[in-house]
Amino acid sequence: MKKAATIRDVAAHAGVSVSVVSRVLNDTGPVAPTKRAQVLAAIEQLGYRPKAAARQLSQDRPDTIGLLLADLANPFFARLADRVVAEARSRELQVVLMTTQEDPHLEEQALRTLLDRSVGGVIGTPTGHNVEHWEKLANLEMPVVFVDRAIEGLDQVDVVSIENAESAATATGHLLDRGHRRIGLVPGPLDTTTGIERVRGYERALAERGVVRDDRLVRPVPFRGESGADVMAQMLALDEPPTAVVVANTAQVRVVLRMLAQGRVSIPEDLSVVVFDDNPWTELIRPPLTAVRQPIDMLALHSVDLVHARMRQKLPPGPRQVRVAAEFLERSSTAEPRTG
Amino acid sequence: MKKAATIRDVAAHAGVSVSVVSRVLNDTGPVAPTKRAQVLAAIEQLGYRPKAAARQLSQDRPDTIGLLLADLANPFFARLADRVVAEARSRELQVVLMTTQEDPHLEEQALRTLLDRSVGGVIGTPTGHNVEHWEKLANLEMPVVFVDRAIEGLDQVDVVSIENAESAATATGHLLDRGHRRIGLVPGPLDTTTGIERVRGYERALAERGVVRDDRLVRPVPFRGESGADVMAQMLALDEPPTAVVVANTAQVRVVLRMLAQGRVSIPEDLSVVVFDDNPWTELIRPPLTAVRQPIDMLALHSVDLVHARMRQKLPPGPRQVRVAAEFLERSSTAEPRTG
DNA sequence: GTATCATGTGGTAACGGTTCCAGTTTTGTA
DNA sequence: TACAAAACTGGAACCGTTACCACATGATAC
Repeated sequence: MKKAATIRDVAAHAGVSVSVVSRVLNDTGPVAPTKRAQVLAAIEQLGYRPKAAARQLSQDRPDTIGLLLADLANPFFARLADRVVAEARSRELQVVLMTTQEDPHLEEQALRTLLDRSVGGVIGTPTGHNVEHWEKLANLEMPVVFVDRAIEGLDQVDVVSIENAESAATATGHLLDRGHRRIGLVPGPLDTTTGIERVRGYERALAERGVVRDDRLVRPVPFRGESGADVMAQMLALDEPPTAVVVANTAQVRVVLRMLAQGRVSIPEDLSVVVFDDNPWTELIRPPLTAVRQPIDMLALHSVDLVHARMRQKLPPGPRQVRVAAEFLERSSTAEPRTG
Repeated sequence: MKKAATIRDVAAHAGVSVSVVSRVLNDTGPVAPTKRAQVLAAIEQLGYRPKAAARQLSQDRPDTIGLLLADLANPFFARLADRVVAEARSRELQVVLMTTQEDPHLEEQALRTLLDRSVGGVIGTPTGHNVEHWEKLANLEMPVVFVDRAIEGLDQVDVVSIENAESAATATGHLLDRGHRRIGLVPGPLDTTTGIERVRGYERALAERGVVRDDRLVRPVPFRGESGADVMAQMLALDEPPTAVVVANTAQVRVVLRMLAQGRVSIPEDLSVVVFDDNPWTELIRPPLTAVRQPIDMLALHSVDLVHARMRQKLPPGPRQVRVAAEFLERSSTAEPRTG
């Protein structure tokens, strides 16, 4: 790579000192109109672009945030990434992307790297482990925002998520109102708030209608892997199988659906299905799925907003919790249970 | 953010000079075993991590690559991003992510930023415009790798893509062999190599079997937007509509499928369909789609390999073209044309 | 016993910016 | 017209690291 022009080259070319150039660059301090013009001309002529690394080194706050997502192959996170990148751009922030693949070890490694790069903040979907590492980051006063999920007990970081309990309650209620009494639930792991809250909402809906909860119908599964298919199969093999299921683990939706398709389970005749996370493919599936749509753009907006504000120290110290409402979309995968 | 330990702190703490610390850090030059141990201990104790910005400033080659993708909401690019990040990690490279949304203006802006950040290289899916900007990057001797698509005429950059012509020929041949004679083609824009090559393959298959090409059945559409639906509708409205279609614009597959679903076109009875790009959702759709599967992991592997090698100057100057074979997957969306 | 050599070691100039500070102008006001 | 205040300017220290160089050593070869 050829060596690019430095600020000193510009200064020399414009016949001023580096201080002046720096000042026109950052609009920090006074500069005479004529000199400003000269500098601008020199910059243009030399094609000068200030070097991010150098700038960062001399006490400027970093303009980069880390985005640590579970798994980009999952459309939910992919679209989240898309929106985060867009929001970041509009605030002139760069995004360094990393993925955990739901692996605590990879997550730890990523956290370490993020620290090295001295990013200005991190937006992430924690695996649920590595509590102490996240804590360390936060204690270093690096802005951390959890999005979509959080870690129970780690309450010094900001969290942006949907109203999980309410959404689960709505989904469950919808099925109950249609006459279902045995409703399966496949939530995320119970060491993440997502899992806990969705179970809570499910239970509330049941309780409100006086339906007794059957433990065998609530089967939390890790975000990663194929276990969604297994627990689904197990539920269907029960003496009294569920007539409906809420798949409340965003990451496992696909796996569960595949299992149902392979198992020749007719939807909604044999089983009513509600899934968390709507995406463009949902409507291409037969039948179109009743879904809880997470407003991904809102999640992205608030996450970026939060880190950005923290980086600029524009926010009072206490942790913030932003919850956005999710939309319940009734399509054709839910119906009344088969009688008899 | 509290100030972190610097290399000088470590040096002081270990009772050596900074040079020694730097040497054990990078394994560049001799260090006595005892001192090395002391330094390591000091590092451990102080929780010291070298600062990436400072390191980069003093002539170390950057350890960051830019990934400039079209659109993360598209599963193809999302999975590509996923693999690229993974491959990069295994080479200790960081990835700065940007998206163009297929907008040349955003692309230009992104290229500019990438230059500032002085990333060590760029992997990208060009929109087809901004030729001169890409050229500038390449001329600055910054490693640039186009993946999936390239720009016709810009042949100083490396390209990693699938065997587009062959794949299109296979897909078309498959339909021809089943008796189809009027086969629609929806390729990408003709200022990208992807579009051109896929048309070429389509034409070759036709020619080999002595079928005359009908211009009205080849309808290139931009990657972005909804035009895929329009051209599909137009084709179906012809006096002699096609009995089969090859959707060879990866980005428009979803749009076209949605249009067909809404238009109550039965697949494969009314229309046989082959799509470019297979993804996990394809098999959940009724009927499962016959598809050309792009080996995304291979695309990622070679792209990262190439930039990495270029960054380390491990490659002779000339541009490299890597083409990987795509897999043709016959499923249930193709059949013989309806007779009469 | 001296010349040669590999091995350790520390000092210090870069790298490319920002920022503080002390000067020098210009402007404003009495 | 004098003098304080404001506007402008450039010098130089600094950010945290690497790389080069000069200088000790102690060992080996003649």
